[in-house]
Amino acid sequence: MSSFHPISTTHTFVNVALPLAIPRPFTYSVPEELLPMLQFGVRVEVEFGGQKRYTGLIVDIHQSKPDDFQPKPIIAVIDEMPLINPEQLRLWEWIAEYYLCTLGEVMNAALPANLKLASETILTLSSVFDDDMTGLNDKEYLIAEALTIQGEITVDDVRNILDQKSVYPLIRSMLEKRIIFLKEDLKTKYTPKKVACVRFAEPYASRPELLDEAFEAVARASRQVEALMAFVQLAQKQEFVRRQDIYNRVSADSTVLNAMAKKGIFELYDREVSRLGGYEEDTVDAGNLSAPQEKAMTDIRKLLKEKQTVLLHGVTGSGKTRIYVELIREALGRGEQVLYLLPEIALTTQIVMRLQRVFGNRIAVYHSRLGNNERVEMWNMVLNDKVAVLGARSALFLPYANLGLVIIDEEHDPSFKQNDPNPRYHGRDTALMLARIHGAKVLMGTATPSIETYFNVLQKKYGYVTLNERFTGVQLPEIRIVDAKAELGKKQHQTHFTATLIDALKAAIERGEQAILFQNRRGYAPTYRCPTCDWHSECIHCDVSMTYHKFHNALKCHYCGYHTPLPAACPACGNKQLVLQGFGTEKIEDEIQIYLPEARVGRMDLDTVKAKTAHAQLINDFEERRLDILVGTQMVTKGLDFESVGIVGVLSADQLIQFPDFRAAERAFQLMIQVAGRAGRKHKRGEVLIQAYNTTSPVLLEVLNNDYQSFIQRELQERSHFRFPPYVRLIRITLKHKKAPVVNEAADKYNVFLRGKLGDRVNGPAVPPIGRVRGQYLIDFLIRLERDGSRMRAVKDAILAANDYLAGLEGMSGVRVVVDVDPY
DNA sequence: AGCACGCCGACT
DNA sequence: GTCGGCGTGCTC
Repeated sequence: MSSFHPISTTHTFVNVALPLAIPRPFTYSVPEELLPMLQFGVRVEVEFGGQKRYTGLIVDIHQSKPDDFQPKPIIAVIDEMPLINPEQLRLWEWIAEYYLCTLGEVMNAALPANLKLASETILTLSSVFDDDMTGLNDKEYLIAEALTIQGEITVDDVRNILDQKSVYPLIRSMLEKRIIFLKEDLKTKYTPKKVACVRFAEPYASRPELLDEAFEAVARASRQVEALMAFVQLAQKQEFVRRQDIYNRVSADSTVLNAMAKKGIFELYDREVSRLGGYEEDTVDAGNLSAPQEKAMTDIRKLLKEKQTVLLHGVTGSGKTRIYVELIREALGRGEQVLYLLPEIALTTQIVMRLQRVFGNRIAVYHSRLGNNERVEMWNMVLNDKVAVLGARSALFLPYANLGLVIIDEEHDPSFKQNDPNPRYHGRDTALMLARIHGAKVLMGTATPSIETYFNVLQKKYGYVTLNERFTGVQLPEIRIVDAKAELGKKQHQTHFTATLIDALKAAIERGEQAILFQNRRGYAPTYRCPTCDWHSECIHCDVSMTYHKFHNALKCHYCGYHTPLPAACPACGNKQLVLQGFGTEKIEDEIQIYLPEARVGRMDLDTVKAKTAHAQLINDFEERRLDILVGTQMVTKGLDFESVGIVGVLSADQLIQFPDFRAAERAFQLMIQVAGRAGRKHKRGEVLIQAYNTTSPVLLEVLNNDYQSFIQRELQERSHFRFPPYVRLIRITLKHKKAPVVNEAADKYNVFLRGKLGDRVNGPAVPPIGRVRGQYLIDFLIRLERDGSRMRAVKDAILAANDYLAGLEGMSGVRVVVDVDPY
């Protein structure tokens, strides 16, 4: 008796892409009964490596039987319709090739979790189906029943319960019917948006005839009378009254309403509203284009006829969004799909609502907070419909059928680059390739174009359109450089605020304006050191000093998350007088309270927005004026439109400019211009104060004059001189190992091999500024190559060969090699 | 990426 | 004597 049942495989084979870091698709054979269901782009269930099962995608169907191995049969075909189209596969392949990673890694990033089930995926029951099991078929019932008893089961459990080999098609259908969920879905939470509102307190609320009494009660306070009148008027035409509405109408502020609340007339409360507009704001979008916008539109239309890509260089507040709206409208009118790409963090803000108010359900938002089912819903929507998608990087992977326009907003933003897991792709550059594949047009927008993009403008590769005026006609903010050395010089340890900044903040708050303070470092103080022996607290896993976090009263490593309590005395010499050095957002938040004890201060950095929805909450609080001052890291520079920010303070420009990286000046310029753009948007010219010790840095001067041209010319010269992008392309290769001697030896061998192939294109080996992270010792190489890409293939092949060579050396296979193309 | 196989140290 | 560390190689 044979140990296996015969399987009736055909002469047809399929290449299946699996979401794993294997170099290429694997070939499977096709059983007779599955033959009719085969087509490009559908998912199949396959066995991989003995016990594991994965869903893979059919990327090729052919008749050539492999001769060096026996293909396994595919177990099931999951989809009736293709999940991806050939354009997507082309994009994936381009990413894998350009960024030197595997197709599986791209696929892994590209497919929503619900579309790549694996054996160990955990399923849970939807609460809706807790008790009502009618309407389920036999198999669904069995699974639902098991889930009621056990709470959660894996895909493998399902296989056992049903005692059948193939379960993915069934699971897919149950996910679609929302009978079950993947476990991760439950993590997604949602906090509703809150609006600060006011209503009548009892008895006035239920007895309108007492209104006269209310007026009498406030008769001697004219502001209160005005506020009451405004309230009555507003209450007639809208369901609820925002405090801000009253502040806007009459010269009342929170003190007035608070006083009235104390008198028992009003009650202050926070109302939850839908994020998709529960109330109508001024419909700015509906208005006509301003003359400069009209001109820009004409230019853009004309240039897009000649070129694939146009850069819209517009100062903050010039109404770039208004132009995007117009272009999206036109594209949708032509029946084309639109992708509007934004950095992730900017997506949680006003822009989403603004576009949704214009386009309703014709625009869909795709971002990291979406639940798994919502992702699949969007996937299908894009697959079948003509919609505009507003999304972050990952929205590049949706199955566009008919993409006509790609908008890349905040084009310069470094967070478009994915740095850690493969694929290490750049969202902007990948978007350009996506557009090219689809023959779509691209509009990039920013107030501070990246050097690369502007260089392409100079090379006439991109069209170029500018918008130099603010839409509202309000002037750009007045920028002042504050000499911190002159003001703080000696007393550095007491404060990080110059008197100039404090005075300006005080004045602004007295005028009823808000303020933003920018300090690009989180935590309380970045170093904790002993003044006697110079010991300072270092992370045990990384070569960095640990940052003091007052909130947790602990020292934390920002690279690996390791934390320890604060030592009471110096571990080296016993000194008990340890000092904190430097300052982060936490300290600024603390210190500002000393100068402005009345001010309501909020802080926005990685520590305060970790709780997923906290970011939106903070923005909301600031918007609704429950906060006077917002202290934050670069998060506060991204895509926020606040109406009454009178002043923006940059606490330490030096830190930005002196960063050890060839892009430091570019980053510093962008950050300062961006944060300055938050000041004074609606009615009044804002003010920006930049504190710096070194006030003579050319970048500061260029920021002061908002002089992009000088900045770019000077920067291009430097880049050209030192052979940095945009004049060359860079590939960074990092070797990692937890033993320093091993990585040293590996680097030595790698260096010899690579130089043998590439000669002086190779820079390094060099220990990076932070030589050890998460217990891994690091060594960097930097490869320079021609911008035109002519040598790209040869260089990449050499790198791949070097990786293989290293992996083959005895004792070196444990050395990880990370290749980052266009590292940012 | 996982995972099994295999060869070396520290323990019931 | 075994348990388990991780270095090595393979998965259609």
